[in-house]
Amino acid sequence: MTETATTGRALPHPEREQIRLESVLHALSDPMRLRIVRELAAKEAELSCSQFDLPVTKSTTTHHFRVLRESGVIRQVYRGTAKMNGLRRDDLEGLFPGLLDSLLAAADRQAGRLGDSS
Amino acid sequence: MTETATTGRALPHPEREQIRLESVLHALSDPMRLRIVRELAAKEAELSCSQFDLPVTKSTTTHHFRVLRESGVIRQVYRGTAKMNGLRRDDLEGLFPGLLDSLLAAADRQAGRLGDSS
DNA sequence: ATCGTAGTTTGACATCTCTCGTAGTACGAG
DNA sequence: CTCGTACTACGAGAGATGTCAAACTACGAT
Repeated sequence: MTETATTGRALPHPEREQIRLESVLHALSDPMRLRIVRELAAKEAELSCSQFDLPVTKSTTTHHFRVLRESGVIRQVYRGTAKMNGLRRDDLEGLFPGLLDSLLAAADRQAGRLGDSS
Repeated sequence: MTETATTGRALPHPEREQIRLESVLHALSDPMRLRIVRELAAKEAELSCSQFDLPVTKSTTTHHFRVLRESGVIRQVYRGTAKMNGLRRDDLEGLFPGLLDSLLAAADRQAGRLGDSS
């Protein structure tokens, strides 16, 4: 087939109402995860885990993506052998209007201030 | 005297430029600390540590206030035997415009949604 | 000088977190 | 069916975190 279908069993995600602010903040308080989220927001598209070039091993990468998923920040779905990741913009906006944008803006600002790469 | 002067040696605070978003988010990702910050924001004034009625011991309280101070979220100053705490609104606003308000609004919203006390 | 209040310090403990390496599973391509 | 790729699972280790209790310090009031 030319169309890549969604395969594999579904991954556990918290419902919108179950997302807790503390968990979201905790998820974003790790530099690696904040970086992932910023990249995801910048590309404005679903990305597979392997498209991120993180300075950690694959198992650590898996760990970080799971934390992001379980906290409700991203949604993950298998597509073939790849696992696609997307920001849960709508859910977060519904729960905490303006928060995600403020956070991303803050991260951008800090990256600029510190001459951070990306 | 009737005026209560600032006493004791100064406590170490990060400069505005040294405040890191990750540290702020980490500081706020703890329920007890988020609660402290919300109370501080609500009262819109400096409060002594003892005015908070937290369900933890005094040493734990000390610990949480220190995390908040060292991350740059609050400013602490001794006044007599009391230690006054104030949100670093200006510094945070200068670094990350709109972020603190978004966070506080998000916390309020969640508290309302969950029928949280306070 | 004494006392009480406010907060700190230290040490301990259970738990969590980030990281890794190795071995394993799931899927598409051939 | 076999192979390679993408990701997971399972330990394991070093370090951070939240919590407490007990002993301590600093200050104001009397």
